[in-house]
Amino acid sequence: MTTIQESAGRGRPRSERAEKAIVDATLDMIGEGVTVSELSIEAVANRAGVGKTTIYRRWANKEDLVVDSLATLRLPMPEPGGADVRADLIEYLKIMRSESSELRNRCITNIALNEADRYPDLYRRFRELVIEPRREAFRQVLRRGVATGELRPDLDIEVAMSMLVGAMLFHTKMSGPDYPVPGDLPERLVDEALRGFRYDVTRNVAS
Amino acid sequence: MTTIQESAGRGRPRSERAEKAIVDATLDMIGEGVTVSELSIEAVANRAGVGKTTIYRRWANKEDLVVDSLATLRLPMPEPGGADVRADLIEYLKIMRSESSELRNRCITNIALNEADRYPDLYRRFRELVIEPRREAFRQVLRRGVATGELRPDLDIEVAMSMLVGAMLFHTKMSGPDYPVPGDLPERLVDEALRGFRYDVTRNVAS
DNA sequence: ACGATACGCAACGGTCGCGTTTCGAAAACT
DNA sequence: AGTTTTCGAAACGCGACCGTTGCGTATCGT
Repeated sequence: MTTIQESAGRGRPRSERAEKAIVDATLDMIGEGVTVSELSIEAVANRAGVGKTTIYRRWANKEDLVVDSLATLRLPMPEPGGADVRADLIEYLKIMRSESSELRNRCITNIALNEADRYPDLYRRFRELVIEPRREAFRQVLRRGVATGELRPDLDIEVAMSMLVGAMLFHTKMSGPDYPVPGDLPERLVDEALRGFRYDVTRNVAS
Repeated sequence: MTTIQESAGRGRPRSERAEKAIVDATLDMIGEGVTVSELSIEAVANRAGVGKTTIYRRWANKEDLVVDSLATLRLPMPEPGGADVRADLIEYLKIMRSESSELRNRCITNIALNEADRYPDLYRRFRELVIEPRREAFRQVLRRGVATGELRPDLDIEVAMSMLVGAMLFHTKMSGPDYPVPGDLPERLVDEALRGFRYDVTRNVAS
């Protein structure tokens, strides 16, 4: 937490309503695609219906405000259902897809993809707080698949993860009216990945 | 070409040196991660060692300048070597990787990933001019593989492409001092994709 | 030579956001 | 009641960039 400490419990307490409004406004704007460098305290204050003073009293600078706001996004990845690897992978990819459509969760990809170069500190904190736990959850699904014998024992976990996650991000980022994301993309991705591209007459047709 | 027409060949001709310097400065800044909305004509002029007038004389607005500058990036994808599908795919992925490291070619991914929401017109023109030809070249490699029998006849071309391209973009975007891109990533990606994740005792070990 | 156009440069008035300060009112404490 | 702190609002001086204009110079065609 990078919030500036309040001095004591003496006077009027800080408004939680105002604080929430500020964080909400920040996240909304980031979700809409506003860059961190473009994000102005003035705009956040207006959108939150709050005086600039109220923001500067709590956060020393814009970066701290953004970090604290993003930290509220740390929703845990749900434990996968566990029927089989295929179902687990599809479940996670579907979560990713839903996140790309919900304004609030677009923040994650917007920050992760756009701000790495310009705000390395912010990016590092964000990565450890939000990105890495998700990657780890995804890795765990794949490792479990190897353990159960569903996946090849020599499977390259990192490469496999980047293929599925990367493809999903690729589609959601490139999507638009001309190129919508197919509804069954998670299933198709997982099936193609599990099966492999190569034509191999010795292999049975996938069920 | 959205450049403003020069009136006639009467007076002093426009300096090609200045024009090149302007475009170069624009592309350099975009490659360095400057957003289109952040890109200021003033900064471009300073960097190019040129008066603002010289820019405004040629382009009506920032967006036109950016479009024309990006249009100079339309380097053709080389014809793939053609030894086999694996070699062709690896070749294209290596091109993508090299583009992520060369400043000038970072423009492509920076624009493609960051500006879609805010500059739909620019994005559409850029996509048709630069992105789509590359996607099509990639698709062709996969289609050829299906035709030669190397790839499954029912392979989902779009999904397959997004897996390879998406994974490559994912790695290059996420890369940094902490998470470098493995040198043999193209090979590993292609091999995992061709082979499939699933453990299948009836299949021979991949060569 | 002469007119026309482009050059780099500097300055214009205007807008926006910065971070700070001041203000009167509101809401907690002793 | 009196003190302390926060509240939203408004204004401050500052700097960046906007798009335009005028300046003296340079470089072309006629």
